[in-house]
Amino acid sequence: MEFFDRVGTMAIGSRFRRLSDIFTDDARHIYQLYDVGLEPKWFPVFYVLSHEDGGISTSEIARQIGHSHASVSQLVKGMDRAGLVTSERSAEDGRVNVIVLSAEGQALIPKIRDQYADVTEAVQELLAESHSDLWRALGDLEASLEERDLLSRVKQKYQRRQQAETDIVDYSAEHSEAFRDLNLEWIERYFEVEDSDRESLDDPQHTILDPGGAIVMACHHGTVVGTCALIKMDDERYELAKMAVSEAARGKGIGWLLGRAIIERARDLGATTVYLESNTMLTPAIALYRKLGFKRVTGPPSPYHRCNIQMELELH
Amino acid sequence: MEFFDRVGTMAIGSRFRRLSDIFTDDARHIYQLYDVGLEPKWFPVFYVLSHEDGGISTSEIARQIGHSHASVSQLVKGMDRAGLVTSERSAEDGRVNVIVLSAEGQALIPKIRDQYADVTEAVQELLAESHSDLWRALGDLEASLEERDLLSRVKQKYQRRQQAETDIVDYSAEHSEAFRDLNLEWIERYFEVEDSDRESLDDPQHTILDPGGAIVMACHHGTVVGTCALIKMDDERYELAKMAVSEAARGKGIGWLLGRAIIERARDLGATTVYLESNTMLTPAIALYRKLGFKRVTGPPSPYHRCNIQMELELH
DNA sequence: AATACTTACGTAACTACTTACGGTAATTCC
DNA sequence: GGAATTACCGTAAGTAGTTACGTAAGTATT
Repeated sequence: MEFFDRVGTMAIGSRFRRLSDIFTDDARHIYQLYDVGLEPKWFPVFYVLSHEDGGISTSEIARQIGHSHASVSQLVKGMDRAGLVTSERSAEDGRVNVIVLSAEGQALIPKIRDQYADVTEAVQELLAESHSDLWRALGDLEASLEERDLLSRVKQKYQRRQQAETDIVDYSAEHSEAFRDLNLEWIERYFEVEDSDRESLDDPQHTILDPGGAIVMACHHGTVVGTCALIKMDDERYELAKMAVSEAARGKGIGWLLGRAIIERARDLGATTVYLESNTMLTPAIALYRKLGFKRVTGPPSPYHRCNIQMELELH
Repeated sequence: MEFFDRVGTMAIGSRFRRLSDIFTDDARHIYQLYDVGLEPKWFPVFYVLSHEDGGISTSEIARQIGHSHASVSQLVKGMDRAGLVTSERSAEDGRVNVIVLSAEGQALIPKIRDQYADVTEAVQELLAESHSDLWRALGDLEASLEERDLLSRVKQKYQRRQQAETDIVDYSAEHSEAFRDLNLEWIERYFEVEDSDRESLDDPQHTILDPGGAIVMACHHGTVVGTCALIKMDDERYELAKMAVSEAARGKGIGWLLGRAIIERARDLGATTVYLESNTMLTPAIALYRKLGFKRVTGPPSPYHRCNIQMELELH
């Protein structure tokens, strides 16, 4: 199919599907040729059973052949109806269904052997016609996917793209509303707004900037989607606070950009330590802080009720 | 999945299926991430349409993306409902349905572009982690399959195996019944038994062997499954005749074994030419004769009504 | 012009899996 | 020792394709 070369690797799923269909279709005819009473779809289950003398559970078969347990359950039902297997509840554990090849199923093993040998040989030849080692490449692909699936790989590209389209700018008067609303949004969602919140959110100029802090805003395609503040504690210690990203802009890696920017500001201001307080309930936030380099510490209790975790980042 | 290394290449179809499922599943999430109103399964159709300005027919899309026309028909229906395409009967040919991207569909193209770029990049990276070139290997595999599909490759192994289990023996008195029945079986199926048939089938000793001919029988697992005779025409010319293989033993390449054996006999007898008469209706037989090296000739008319083709093989 | 064949298409039913869900048995946690 | 959680399994419904089949339109043949 030249289509796949034209579309490129995006259609890799379709390509596998198509190949699978081709092979499945041929398999049906091959099973017919050898006239063994085994449906092609039963083969993986049959194979596993033929190597397990004492019987084996549904989910263990599923695990071995990489299907869902539901699939195995259905396959076994079919094989049972065909008289190839017997299944009964385990004596030790009443949940498990122990499946064994019946005498009839056992009798199939030598008959399958010829077919197995011939098909294997034919496929080997097919694969040998290629200059690349497909079998190995498939193994490598599966290993790579196991290590990190495609979704998370694409997510990374996505975030990078979104981040490139996001500008981090310094706070100015026109951001005051956005700054307040972004923060109220998440506080109200998870907690109750406290008095100390209102104070700093309503007038960040006096409560944060004037005492020597900083505020940055994230703008995506012209609209403000996130913010983060740095509050001066003393000459060497600053607190990261008021980190907020709008609902719609989550998952774009904007928190990461804000964090990076605010740490940069802290460095510029001569900080040696950035401190923060949060709540373990906010799992994604904690994960972000950890990724930014923050480590958990225990310090004096926070004035905010909602905080149950404190973290710090040492700057050098 | 170590299962596939354990089972070997026989499970290649399952392996493709599994990979396809993995990618399809990830694709669903990726499409969600980019929030384009396009279902993953629509992508191939969408892709083709985005490259065809003037509209394109259902079956042409199917041909390009390698689906069945029915599949495309269903996909287009879905896309139509989603407002992405419009379709109408062609003015020139009332059978064809011309499909074009709607304005809404066109608007999707730039939105898809980012996703396309990111996914392609991610998959490329995934593939690059392997030491073997999977993409190329898949192309090679498809090309090999196009040239000769798996079924016919396996069939070859199957025939070789069956042939190895088949013995070719010389005719002796105890084969007389089998010789007659095997031949009557196919003559009655396709034609009417003629007087000259009965003569030679009832007493092959006098009509074939005594005048200097030969008969061989094919035995598979102890039972006679085929026969072939050589009739002396003169010192240099022999006729291959009475080739018959039992219904149940067809497709095992037994005709080939019989033909080879009888040609060997002809050579031993000092023949320079083997001649035969047949009917073009019997396509598999003609194909076999051709494979054995026979070429079509025109000679004097045959005494058998059913014969409409004559062939010859020169021996050196 | 009537007839037979071919082509394009859509619908229905099937395939080989999946996820979702619910029931039951075993295990863990106070 | 009871409650909550976890594990195992089967059934039902969904998915992305397929084949089978019927219909309508076009083409070739007599």
